[in-house]
Amino acid sequence: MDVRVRFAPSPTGFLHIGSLRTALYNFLFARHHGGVMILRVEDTDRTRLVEGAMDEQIASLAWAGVTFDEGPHVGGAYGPYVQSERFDLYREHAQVLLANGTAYYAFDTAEELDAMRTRQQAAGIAPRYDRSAMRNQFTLGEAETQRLLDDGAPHVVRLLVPLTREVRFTDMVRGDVVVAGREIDDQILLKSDGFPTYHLANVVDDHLMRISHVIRAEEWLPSTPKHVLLYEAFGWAPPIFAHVPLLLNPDRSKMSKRHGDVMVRDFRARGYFPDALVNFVALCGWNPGSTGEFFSMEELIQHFALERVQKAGAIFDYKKLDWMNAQYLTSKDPAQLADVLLPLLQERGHAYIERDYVAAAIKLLRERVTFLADIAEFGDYIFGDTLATLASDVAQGLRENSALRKACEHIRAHLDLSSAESFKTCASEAAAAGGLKPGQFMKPLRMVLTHREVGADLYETLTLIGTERCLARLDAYLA
RNA sequence: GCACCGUUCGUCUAGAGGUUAGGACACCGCCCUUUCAAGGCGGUAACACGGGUUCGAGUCCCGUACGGUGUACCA
Repeated sequence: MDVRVRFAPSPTGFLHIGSLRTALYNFLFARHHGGVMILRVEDTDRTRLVEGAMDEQIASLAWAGVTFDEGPHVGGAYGPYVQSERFDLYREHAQVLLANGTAYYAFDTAEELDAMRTRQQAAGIAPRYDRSAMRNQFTLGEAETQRLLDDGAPHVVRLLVPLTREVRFTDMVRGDVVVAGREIDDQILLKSDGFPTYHLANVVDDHLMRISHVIRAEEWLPSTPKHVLLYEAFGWAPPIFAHVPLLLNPDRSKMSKRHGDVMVRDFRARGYFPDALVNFVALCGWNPGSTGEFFSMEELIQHFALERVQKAGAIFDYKKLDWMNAQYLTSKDPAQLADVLLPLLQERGHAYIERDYVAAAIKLLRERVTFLADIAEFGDYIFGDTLATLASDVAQGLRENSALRKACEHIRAHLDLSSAESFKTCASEAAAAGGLKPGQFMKPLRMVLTHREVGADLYETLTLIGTERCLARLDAYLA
């Protein structure tokens, strides 16, 4: 079978991290099987459109490495790939169902439907369209229906759900699913504005675009029986379904803001590497069956299988994501990281930002931070000579520490960075000159030279900064 | 309420009838060490519950509980 999958977002906002994962699974599945990845824009709700949303989503996807073979931005043989441009198609297909008796006209107003639902809830029954009591083709009769249609009365087209049978389908993640027909609502297919609902457009397009596998989030599972019915009504073979589990908040509800960032652009802005994010998110709900934790996109493609997708939702663990990002940070090429960090250092007005120098600094500091950009702040004493401002009591303590001053005077005169050994020796001698043990001297010395309590190995740090700048800082302290 | 789906350490998960229930994050301890990390080593910690089936059940079946999703002229 030719594998053709699609990611079908609505352009109503930024790309959600959960959507990224759904898109990613589609992408991995397509690539694994040498299939085709399609982007289809589901913009049938005219009231929720957001300007620029689709471009943002495509950009976020591209940033993460998820690309498409067909779509509005790349073309393809099954277009157009924007549903609002396929308007006539849905009308025609609705007509087919109307003609073969699997759909019908209904004329109820929003108020009437509200009243119906209120009544049903009061009576303790499930809110569903009451075909025999509302204003539709069946209750009104053929002549009246035709008259209303001719008059241009507002109407919708509904799916005629068979009440007495079961609808069943096999889901690649969940197995066999069976739902009784009487539990399924007579879904609106065509809205009164002439636009299709998701259900109609989705089924028509999936068929016309020859989609082989529908891989989407679990929230769609309850409406899948309607879709199966629709395929039957058209006389089409349904695609294979795979409903992937949701990404969850710590309280196990569907992942949302309130608990943290959820938009891909947020993660990007915070400094996560796209490959780290993809690696992490791929492993939220899927695993390759081995104990490895790190997978490049190529490796994910190689190992991905729907059969190994989890059934239960996964709580999004920001801490583990941070860990993963830090792991990627320590494994990437310092020179390339330098290219990324450089503009940031420039923005901060730093003076010592020669590429090799920055790369060396990254190598020195990256094991101590989560994000590349952290290094700009964490290592400011390397990139510039303006040291962080110390709290006044700390500064005073340093200044008035006579033992430290003596030790610093000594090391000012004898600083030797020619080797780790020589530095150790001169530091020990300096400590002794101030009446300090070496261990008591190193930390204050670091404070004097970097204005920070923590950092990389002091000898390596000072070597990078260079003797000259170190001496200048000692002078500044001693002045 | 009803329908559907789900339930292994706090979290992500391995496990396809016989395992000392494994790994990763987090947490704790030790080592390393001039700090903080990183790294190494070790530790705490789980099969929701109840019935079956079976010589044997985390694994199969049923029920219960709990949770999630859906229940729109939104997707």
